[in-house]
Amino acid sequence: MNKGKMNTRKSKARETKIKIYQSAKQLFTKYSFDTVSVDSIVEMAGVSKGSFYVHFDSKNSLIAALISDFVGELDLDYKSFLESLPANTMASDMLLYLMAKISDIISCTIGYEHMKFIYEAQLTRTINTNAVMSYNRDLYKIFNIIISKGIELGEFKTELSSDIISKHCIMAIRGLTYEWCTRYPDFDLKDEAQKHFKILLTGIKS
Amino acid sequence: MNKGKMNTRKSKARETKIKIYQSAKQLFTKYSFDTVSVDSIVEMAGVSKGSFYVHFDSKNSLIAALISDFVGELDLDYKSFLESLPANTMASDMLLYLMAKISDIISCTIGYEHMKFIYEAQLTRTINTNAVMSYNRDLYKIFNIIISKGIELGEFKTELSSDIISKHCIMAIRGLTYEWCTRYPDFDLKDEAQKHFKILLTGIKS
DNA sequence: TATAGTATCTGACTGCAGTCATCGTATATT
DNA sequence: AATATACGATGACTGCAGTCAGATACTATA
Repeated sequence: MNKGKMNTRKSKARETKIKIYQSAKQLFTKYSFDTVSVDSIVEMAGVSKGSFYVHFDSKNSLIAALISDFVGELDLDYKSFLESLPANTMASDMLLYLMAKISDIISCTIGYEHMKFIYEAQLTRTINTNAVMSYNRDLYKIFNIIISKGIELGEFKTELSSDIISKHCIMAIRGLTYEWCTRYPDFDLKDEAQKHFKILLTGIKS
Repeated sequence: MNKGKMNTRKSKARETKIKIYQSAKQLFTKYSFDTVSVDSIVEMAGVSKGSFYVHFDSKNSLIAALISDFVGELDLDYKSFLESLPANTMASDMLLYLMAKISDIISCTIGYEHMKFIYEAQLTRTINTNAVMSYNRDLYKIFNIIISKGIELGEFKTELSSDIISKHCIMAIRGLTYEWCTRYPDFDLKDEAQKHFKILLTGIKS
């Protein structure tokens, strides 16, 4: 039974994990993901390489944790963003404003290298990007709310459910973001996203 | 001046390159990209590891060459495909048929693993995917032709140029394909592509 | 308190991509 | 034909991610 305290041991383990995490954070702030080796991280943290793999599944897993926390630190209060808009704002305009905000966050706050890493990571599936995905799920919910309202008020057609439309919108964001990552810096995410969503929106308006 | 013949040497070098290429092709047919090592390729080819890097920039570069050739082998005669359609087919229907064909080629002929590799490769930029991109450029031209016709005949609105619309269509394909790669096998590319393009098309119809 | 159990830590080790100094020889130059 | 050049081949070597058998010491149980 391990319902006991395990205090000394657990807190030491926690310390070790934090030491690794913080060292990695410092190094990644200064150098790119590729140039920082696990060896350099554990050296800086003053622990063994084995310890690293006790606390993290892989180097990528640690990076994913860093990015997740970084994204989590952004207080993306979408609801308050939407509430800040006039109540009579049309749903299609709301989507365009939201898209503009998302574009800004992706290109300015999250940044090119992190975004590229997340997109790569999702293809290789070697790591768990759930936290970032739950961030996307929030986005998904927000889309759903706006689109539902748009359908209710007769602004959007009723053929497709708000669920399905949201899915298509998020898929479009992925296409835009992917394109941005591959064409960076010769691709204005915000501008292209606005253009693209205007076409999409025309497609779902009644 | 090296305008001379260089026969013996050049043909031997060519032979070496082909030996490496063919060995790799055989191994990749049987095993995944990750599990086949450069060492195993050169062992099978009966050459040294150094030779590998005389003829190919990297393992990924060789894979890219294989994929390019593979894609090139497909005689994607889009023009004949389009010509096989009744002359009075509407542009929007043409786009849907074309999209169906592209979906089939991606999911059946090219396949999940290759497609994922190409998408990854474009993000990491360590290799030259131009050949595959020129394949996309063909696609782009075809889209342009159909959309121009649609605009000319008054089926599509004239606000946006066929050029820009083509770009958005191809970006949508990227989003769909990316989604397919990350959700495989729980995502029906053909089906989702049809749905998505129906929305997009409504957005550009006059 | 003595003993068993186990969470954490360790670092030498493996496997793999990619490098480089060096070699041999076909080709170019004299 | 003699010499110089450079192309192509070589394999030991480097650097890095990830592994594993064994050591250490904290905690639970008798």
